Amino acid sequence: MTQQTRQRNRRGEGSLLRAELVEAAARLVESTGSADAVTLRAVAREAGVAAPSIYRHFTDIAELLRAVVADRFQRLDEDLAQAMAGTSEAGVATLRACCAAYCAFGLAHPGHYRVLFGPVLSFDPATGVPGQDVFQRLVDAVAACRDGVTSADARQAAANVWTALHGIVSLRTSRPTFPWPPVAEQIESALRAAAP
Amino acid sequence: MTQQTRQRNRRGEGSLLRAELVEAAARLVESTGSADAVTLRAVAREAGVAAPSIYRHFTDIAELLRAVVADRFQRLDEDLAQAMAGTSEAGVATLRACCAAYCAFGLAHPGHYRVLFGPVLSFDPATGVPGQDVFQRLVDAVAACRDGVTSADARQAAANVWTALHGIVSLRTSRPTFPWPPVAEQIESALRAAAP
DNA sequence: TGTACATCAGTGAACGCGCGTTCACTGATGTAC
DNA sequence: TGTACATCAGTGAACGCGCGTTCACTGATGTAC
Repeated sequence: MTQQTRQRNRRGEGSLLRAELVEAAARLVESTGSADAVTLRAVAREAGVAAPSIYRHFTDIAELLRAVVADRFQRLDEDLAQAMAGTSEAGVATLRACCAAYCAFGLAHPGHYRVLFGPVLSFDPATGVPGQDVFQRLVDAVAACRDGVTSADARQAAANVWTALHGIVSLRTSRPTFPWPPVAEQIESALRAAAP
Repeated sequence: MTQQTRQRNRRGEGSLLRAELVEAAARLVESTGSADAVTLRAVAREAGVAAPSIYRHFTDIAELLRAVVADRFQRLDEDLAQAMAGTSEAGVATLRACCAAYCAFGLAHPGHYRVLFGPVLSFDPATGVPGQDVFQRLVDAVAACRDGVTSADARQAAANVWTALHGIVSLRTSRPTFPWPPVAEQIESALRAAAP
């Protein structure tokens, strides 16, 4: 599909195809916005490879999708970390930057976002719930706003902020023709929701 | 599947099967939480009917799904209308009741909610965007809170409330094991988001 | 009142398609001797 | 240094399955005469 003159990887470099498969699956997830629509054969076509080749690297399509999800969660986490590090003083500005980066990621990659925060794919409990690092960033950002806030309070407030941000991203991407207020304005609204 | 001794409808009552098909499809939507997973043959099985029978009433599965969506939007609208009518004085209590009914619907029927407010199924533009009645209820409830509020302001505030409510419902149903605050508390948070 | 017939509601068999999965294989390449 | 061989990366053909869709059909029932 993409290229039919694919060069076989050299001996010992077989795992290169693994990364290509993850990227091919990620492209399909982004374009369809659904994990169900990503079939094993579609990934093989997208990667320019025969379908059985996938079994060399993943036991089934679910494992491949888990790899996609883990990768994109990590990218989101990196985006948040970078945005927060970019603010001069720790405080409301940090929280605001974190929220803006969260929305920017979701609005730029609606297909990935939908799969990351839609119904949880079956995952390995040993590695924890996917996305908990991202939530922890929010907790940290909330805690940075007020000294002496208890951990429980910060988690509670972060849950409310997360809820509000998720509403912004998912409803906007589901109803793109609706006359939404500017994103920045809705983020302020989300921050208001957090401060009790 | 459900019953194999199905009685054929009498002459002139063929449209009864239409309603049965809509309900069968609605059950599948609720249990799978996805429109893609609802296949024509699965609906036929669920309704206890041969697959080609569906063509007597719908040109394809998309038309059947549109009927399901329209029906559930109407039920949600009725729930909201009833909740709002149940409040004594029009005001914040009406808005609060509207929000509570919205969340109650979404949390009680997560599969339907996901399909109603996920990516828009192709629809007939002549009948308008599905769900606009529901949004209008929110606008009315917001307007009832303050006399003299302009229509544009009410729509803007209602958009923010809708966003917040959607965040509550969709994130809770996607992450049911997360330690969420009580729903009532998150609804107050959503109302705070609206009041500028 | 009886009867022939049109209509209606729904069916069973069949089709071609894309899917996941298996199997034995191919052929390049690194390695042991 | 040469060469036989094991390993590795990936393939092509084939399978059974569920799917959407079509077709000619069945048989009950209302209706015209």
